[in-house]
Amino acid sequence: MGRSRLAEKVLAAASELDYRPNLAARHLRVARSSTLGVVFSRLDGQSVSDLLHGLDSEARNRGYSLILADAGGDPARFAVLLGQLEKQQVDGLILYRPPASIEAEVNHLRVVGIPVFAVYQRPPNLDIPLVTYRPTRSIGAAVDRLAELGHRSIGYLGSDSDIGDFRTRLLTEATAEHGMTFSVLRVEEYEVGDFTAVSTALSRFRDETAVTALLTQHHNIPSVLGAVHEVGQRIPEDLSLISFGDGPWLLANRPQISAFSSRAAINIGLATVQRLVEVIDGTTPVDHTYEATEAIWIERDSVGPAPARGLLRGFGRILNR
Amino acid sequence: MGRSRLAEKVLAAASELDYRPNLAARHLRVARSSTLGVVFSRLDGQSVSDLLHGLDSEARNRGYSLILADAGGDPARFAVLLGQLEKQQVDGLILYRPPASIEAEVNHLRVVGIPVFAVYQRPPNLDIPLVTYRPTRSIGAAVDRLAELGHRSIGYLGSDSDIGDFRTRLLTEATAEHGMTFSVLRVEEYEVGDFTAVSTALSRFRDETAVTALLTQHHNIPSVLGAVHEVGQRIPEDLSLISFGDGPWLLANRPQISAFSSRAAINIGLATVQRLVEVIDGTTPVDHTYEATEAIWIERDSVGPAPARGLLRGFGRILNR
DNA sequence: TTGTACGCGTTATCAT
DNA sequence: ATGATAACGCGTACAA
Repeated sequence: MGRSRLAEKVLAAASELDYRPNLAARHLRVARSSTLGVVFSRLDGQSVSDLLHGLDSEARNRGYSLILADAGGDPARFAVLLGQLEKQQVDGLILYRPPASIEAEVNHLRVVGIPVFAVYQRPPNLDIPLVTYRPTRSIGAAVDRLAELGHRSIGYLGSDSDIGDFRTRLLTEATAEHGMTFSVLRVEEYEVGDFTAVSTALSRFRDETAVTALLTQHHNIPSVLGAVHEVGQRIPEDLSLISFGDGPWLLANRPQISAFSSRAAINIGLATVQRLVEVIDGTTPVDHTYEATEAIWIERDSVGPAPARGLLRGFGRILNR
Repeated sequence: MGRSRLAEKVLAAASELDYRPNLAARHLRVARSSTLGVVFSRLDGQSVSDLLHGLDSEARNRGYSLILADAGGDPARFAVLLGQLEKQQVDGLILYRPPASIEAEVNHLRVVGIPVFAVYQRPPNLDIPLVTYRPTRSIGAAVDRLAELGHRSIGYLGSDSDIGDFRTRLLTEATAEHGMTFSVLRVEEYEVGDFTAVSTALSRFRDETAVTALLTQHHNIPSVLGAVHEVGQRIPEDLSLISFGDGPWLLANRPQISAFSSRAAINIGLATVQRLVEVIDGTTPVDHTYEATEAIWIERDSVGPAPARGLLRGFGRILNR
């Protein structure tokens, strides 16, 4: 890239006077803020770190920066934050686990012309593009393996925003192929570190069907472990456990916890910013769903042969105290 | 706050035309961006989530928003990010675990007049305000307890940025009172999930002094657990373990891991933004260190009686492979 | 009290 | 190719 003679002089003068372009003036002139808002329903540990890493690095590469907003688990606040970010004239929005209740705000954003993307999950009522990974094969592999180990009934534990997404759909299909029972267990949003909500939820399995293998999001794993320990059961002898999303804690635990790798998280961050920026620049039409990457199924010690009886002993105690 | 008759009409008209103030124009005019940059040396799990939550909520309360930047573990990139954020005209900067190598950039920022705060830790060569918690009493309590349990030699495991801060100082003082040996063990920055760096570091204890209790930052805990498991040792029988910073994973682990509570993290986020904004507004002179809150020492099962011999068996094996 | 005009720093356009 | 000028929308200062 040969610089012209003139350009040389300009650059020299610029560094001489240490000229710094004024971003605010530029933004005013071009009517774009080069800023992406990213809104979290809750900042929860590992998955968030990985995702943010991917988002941030790709955004900076493309000359955008990230404005963070955290609803702290409160759906109402999520809506408020969307309003604030609109005022801040972000060029685009990325929503992490958005609650279904923000439909009105999302529609408003569509009217104003601010592109909105969801990552990982999208409530059924929100008609916005979603970037996520494609765990078809890995979920297939995991279910195959569970079948091979004699599991006949598996469960998925999740809160509102988790349920009804592709995971449950894929699990439904995969288990059907093996003639297995698949149950979805809804757990209320709970305070991080509070095991009782999850204990309560798990106890319900007793009334429904004797689940011998449980899948859940990474951030729920500590609570599940706590709940299982609390009633003196063991993994994988009493229950096989699999995490959506990987992280160092899964390896540190004994037994090590099986996972669908969330190295995906970084790629999802990357892909999200990439798509979003393309939409902002108007170079690409909007798609409804983007699949960033295939997840990897990692078998570890938390998956073992199905126990004779399901997850039933003990949890009643918790409920009755 | 009674609104004047005129104000009423203005507001009515405003909402009628759905007038939206243009932030860029305002920023240009007032020469402030109402934006705080927060730079992470690495986004690592739980501690980051808690901190960001505190930072974000307080920043929004005060009309600021957070621009995120992540160095992903690369000190050189940290410096670059500081440059970028300066160009983005952030009104202030918050640095999480800043590397010592950014001294030049920090000095430059001082010249340009952008206030810079560190949270949690501050390398000795960086003369910037620090907001952190005050673990004096809790560290005292922990060391008292370890002494009571017969521990004579305790260690602190940390990477560059951790060492030389208040933790090591306080530990030095507290252990001295009991006539205990205190060793600081430096571990290179390592990839998350890679246990070998920590294994290697731990093995050095063998040549130095037989440590029976180990303290380290929360994000190092998985690696320590992995390393200890790898050589077939057990906690707390072979080694007592204490985490700086709490989180759900510590409770999920068996044995549960003792910690200095990082509910502090949220408060630290709060206090940081508070102080920083005061400095930006010029209402307060800058202090060198702010103590946001006292940490709480939580004893759990990972702390037990000192074993007869220290941490020596097994780690040699790791080194020689 | 109400109105008017200017300047913030940049980019885009128009005339040279 | 180069130089001059207008406009982005807001806050403020000064005039009426």
